[in-house]
Amino acid sequence: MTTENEWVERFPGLARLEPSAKKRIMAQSALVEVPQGTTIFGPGKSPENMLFLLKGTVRVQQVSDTGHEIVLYRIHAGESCVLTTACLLAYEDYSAAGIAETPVQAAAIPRDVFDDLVGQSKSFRDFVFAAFSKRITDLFLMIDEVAFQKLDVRLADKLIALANDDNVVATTHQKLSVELGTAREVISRQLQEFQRRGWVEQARGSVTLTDRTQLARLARHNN
Amino acid sequence: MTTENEWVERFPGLARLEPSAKKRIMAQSALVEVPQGTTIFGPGKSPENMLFLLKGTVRVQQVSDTGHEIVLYRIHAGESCVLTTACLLAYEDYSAAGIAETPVQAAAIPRDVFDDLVGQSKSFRDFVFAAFSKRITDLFLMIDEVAFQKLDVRLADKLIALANDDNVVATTHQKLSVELGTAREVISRQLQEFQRRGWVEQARGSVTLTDRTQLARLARHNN
DNA sequence: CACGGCTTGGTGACAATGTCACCGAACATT
DNA sequence: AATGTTCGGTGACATTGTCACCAAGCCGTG
Repeated sequence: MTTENEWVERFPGLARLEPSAKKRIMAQSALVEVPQGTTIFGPGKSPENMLFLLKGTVRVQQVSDTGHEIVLYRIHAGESCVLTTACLLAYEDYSAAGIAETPVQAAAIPRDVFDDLVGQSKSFRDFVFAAFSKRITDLFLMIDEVAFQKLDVRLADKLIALANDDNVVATTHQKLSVELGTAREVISRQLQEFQRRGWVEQARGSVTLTDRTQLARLARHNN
Repeated sequence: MTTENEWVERFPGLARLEPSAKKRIMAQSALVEVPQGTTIFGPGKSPENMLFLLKGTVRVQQVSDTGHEIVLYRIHAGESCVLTTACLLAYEDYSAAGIAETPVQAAAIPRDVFDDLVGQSKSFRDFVFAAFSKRITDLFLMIDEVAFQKLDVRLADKLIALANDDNVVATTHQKLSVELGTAREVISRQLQEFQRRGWVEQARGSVTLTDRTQLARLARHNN
């Protein structure tokens, strides 16, 4: 049935692929559904297949040997786990893990098919290199933020990024602290300050942005 | 003259390349010498060629929009600038720069030759992906350190990494602070503490490690 | 050599963030 | 209702970052 296999057409980075490559991908990939919360890859769990996300998001985070955690990035629909997978295959002793943050629908292609495609299709190559490049520049940016950005700015930024359409962020202080790689107490204090300024309201397990404009202004660190 | 062109044979990641790919590389690459201090790539300076380092090191660092600087990594002989180059080509507005830290000797291959090689040679592909993977896992590690590691540990680590065979680190406090993405004053204080403990001695523009063992013990954060 | 400018490093006060120990309120389960 | 767990609050303190300033060494020039 073509309806199920046409995912390549709807995949932003791959729609422009050569017909032969498309045919190859569709023939050799399998659609998989992954329940929310599943660890897709991680220490001692290197997957055989490389995933192309059709729906949902995968959170990639890391546990330091000091016991601290930090969220590195997310993989969204239209992106692929390829690079992360490849990295963790190459350097086994790594403590980064990919977790399905929502129910995930993905196309899985085997490692050797992936390699063939890279060899045969210029478009596929471009897609893969673009993904690598984006990842690396994003990591540069993240290092910059972790090292130099004030916490209030980073928190404001993250709140805006995580808020849904109703301006609600449904998460705990603990989880926010992992997003930023800081301590729960620090988040609590900062949110209190935001609340004092009338920018947010708090409830157990959720933060409501009441003045998104001010938060955005801080996040852009104008002021 | 073969002597000049045989660099591929001595290049760790490429020595096992298919003969045809080797021939291609040698035919289409040019040896270049870059004087120390040259900015090889950076904001507003994307190079046409991709470099394979034969001698010397390239330091990749970043200037934050807050004016802070941090060293991201170094590219040593036997490695290639490919990925960094690729990244900065793709996302132009980036503030990372590659600087020849020593006089550098490198082989330059044009972008399209690089792309062809990736397509045609499995070995070359493996080399490129391995480089990407290493870089990304290293960046993960760096994020972890910047976010969670104490400064004394990081400084001890860096001192050991930068010391020459005579246990001398020829650099200023200012430069050390850029290595770690911190402030000069912080480095000064920490070095004073190391000196008080008898682990280092200081002179203007240089630090001598007098007890490498203790420094290493701290760096491995046993204690 | 004397002068002045630049680089390097030192210092103290203070702000921001991280760490630790502990507490109480809200929630879930039974 | 009793209990255990999760979530968030609090104060004391340690570490790191920021700022303003100073002093000593270095390097040119006249």
